[in-house]
Amino acid sequence: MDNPRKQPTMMDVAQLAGVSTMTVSRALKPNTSVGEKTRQKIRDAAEQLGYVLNSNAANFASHKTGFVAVTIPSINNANFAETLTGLSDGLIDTGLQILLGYTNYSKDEEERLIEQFLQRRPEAIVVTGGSHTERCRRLLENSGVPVIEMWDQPKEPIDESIGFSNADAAALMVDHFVAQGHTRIGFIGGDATRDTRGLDRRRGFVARLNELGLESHRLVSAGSPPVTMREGMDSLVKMLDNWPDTQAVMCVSDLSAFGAISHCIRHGIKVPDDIAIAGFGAYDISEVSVPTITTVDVSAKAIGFAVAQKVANRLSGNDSKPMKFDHPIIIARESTLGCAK
Amino acid sequence: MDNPRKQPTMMDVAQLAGVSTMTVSRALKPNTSVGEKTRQKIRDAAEQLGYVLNSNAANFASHKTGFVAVTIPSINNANFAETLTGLSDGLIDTGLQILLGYTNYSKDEEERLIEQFLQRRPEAIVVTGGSHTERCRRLLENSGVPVIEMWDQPKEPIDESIGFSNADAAALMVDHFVAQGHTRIGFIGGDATRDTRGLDRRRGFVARLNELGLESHRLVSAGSPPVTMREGMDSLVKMLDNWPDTQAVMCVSDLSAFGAISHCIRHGIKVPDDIAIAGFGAYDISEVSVPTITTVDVSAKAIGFAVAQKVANRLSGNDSKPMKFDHPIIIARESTLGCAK
DNA sequence: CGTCATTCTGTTATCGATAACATTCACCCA
DNA sequence: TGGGTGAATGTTATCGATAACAGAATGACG
Repeated sequence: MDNPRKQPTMMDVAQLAGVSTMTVSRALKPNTSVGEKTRQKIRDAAEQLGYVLNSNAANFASHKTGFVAVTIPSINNANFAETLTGLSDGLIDTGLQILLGYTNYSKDEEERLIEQFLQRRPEAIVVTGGSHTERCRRLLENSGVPVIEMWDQPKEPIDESIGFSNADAAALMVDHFVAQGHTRIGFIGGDATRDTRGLDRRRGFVARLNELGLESHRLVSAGSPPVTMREGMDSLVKMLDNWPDTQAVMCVSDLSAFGAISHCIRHGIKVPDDIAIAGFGAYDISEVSVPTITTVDVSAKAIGFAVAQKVANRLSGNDSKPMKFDHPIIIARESTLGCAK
Repeated sequence: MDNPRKQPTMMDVAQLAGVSTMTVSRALKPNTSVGEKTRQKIRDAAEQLGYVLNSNAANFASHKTGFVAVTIPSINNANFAETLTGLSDGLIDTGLQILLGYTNYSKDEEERLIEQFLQRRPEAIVVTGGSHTERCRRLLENSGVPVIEMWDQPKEPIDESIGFSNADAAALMVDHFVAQGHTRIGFIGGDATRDTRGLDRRRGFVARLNELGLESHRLVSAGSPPVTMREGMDSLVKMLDNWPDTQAVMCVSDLSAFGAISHCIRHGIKVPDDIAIAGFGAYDISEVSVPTITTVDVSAKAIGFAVAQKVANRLSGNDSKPMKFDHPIIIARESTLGCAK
């Protein structure tokens, strides 16, 4: 009789339950004034018909989509994955749904994604980093919804930012090396123009060395982001080829640090006795490998969680309490401390 | 005059350009018959007003959402992240948008996510694994859209599946160990009821040992998924405590294998001379660490890409060509081959 | 028993686009 | 020159829910 493939609508439920669609609409939401008997009757009718709310229609009618658009450089990066997990966990009982896109470290791709996402009318937008194409920035500014830039501290945020200074974090590591007595210190990675966070780290590294009156030319490129373990390996070879007397090396991430250390182990170079090596990001690997790896903990998951709270607060109107999360800290481990067995 | 915060609609564009909304609608899509002059006029008007298409309204009117719902156990797992990358890449010029949810290895959470996603009226649904709650299975069956179960080969797929047999893959590794002359072989992980793929691997492992007439009791639990490097470490300790004469160990993933190997290195146990250790999943780490780690390559990214193609084909109607991708293969490396320096 | 406050339910208009069909227009060829 | 053809554009109805307001039912209380 009826088209069997057609899904039931609220009207069908209303008819079966003998009420109006408006009552059905209310009955299926919490915190609405519907008689308990009526509500149960409607629930039963919905169950019987296999009714599933059509969010699209609901969004359209109410002008609320429940979407939060999120862009990250890469899914396949433990740091961003952790942030995303924190974000996701923080949003879980807000009913908000993440629209995820990854930019592959490209600003053009970011622009494309944002443009696409805006059509879905998200209620908030979260982007990674504070550097965007001009057009992308304009789109975000005109979006009319909260925009959060995370993993960075842009000088002129579009709206709000939740992150840390990558440059300052790198400077911390320089200080750590210097405290260990090193003066000839190199940096691996962070050269690609696409990886703005890597660039910031490198910039902070160089700046701090200069401040301390140390030479800052030991910089090795590691290819385009994301920098892999293997590239870390290759980069260390270049570092030692060019500057064999290098005492310490900071890598743009723990992954490249692990690659660099693996090269050393394989070729009988002792870490940290012959050369100290540190990473960035506090990946799992850095606390398990032999030697364990000195790194910078940036609280990736906490960033995501803070962003989620911020978004929730902004949308609910009570955006009073300022978001707080820990600043990056050095986790000193065997790879720079000279107690490796 | 007009509410300044209100975004322009197609009607506004139509009025400015002096055409009907229908013409605007067509002009903003490719492959539609609109005069070139008109199209340009409309483009200009849209640009001038800062018009952004309202996908919600469009979806609602056309009954097409462009959503593909995807659930994975964890974002923070390189294998699934790769699959997601492949999936995402494969969908990039289909205009389809992924709705991502992670189940945290819980079937109940999966059910909750699916229920939520169905309200968005996705055009296809992709889930990880072939094991679901009864209700979840029913929801998927009644969804009326293509359902793809990936990373597994369920005996009775809901609709279609794209994956491999985790049990068979584990059996391959047993054969590899046996070929190396080992007979006392253990397995770490895969015991948690939530990790169905881990369970399958363990099951396949035990089955193959039994087939070969070897003992199959060396099984160590590694806690709930995801199994971390540290848990791999702890599990190896238990393994050697219980069965000190174990010659070879298969771990449920490369991460736990790396943890186990790290424990060995730290305590002077030679890998593979004293004990051979293998992982699963062909993570980056397995080809960089010292020793490099024997593993099973399951083509995680290719799975995602194949799923994307399958989805695209199903939706476009020409679902002729069967999807193919490589079966899991053993990548034999130093950790089991006895050539580690 | 009547009045008022409160809770519950219904009515009507509407969100912004697209589908389906109708129409106009330009151009070609017999 | 008339009819045919196909491209370009317009008209009308509609998707499925919710907002806003209106009305009915219920119960408390003097």
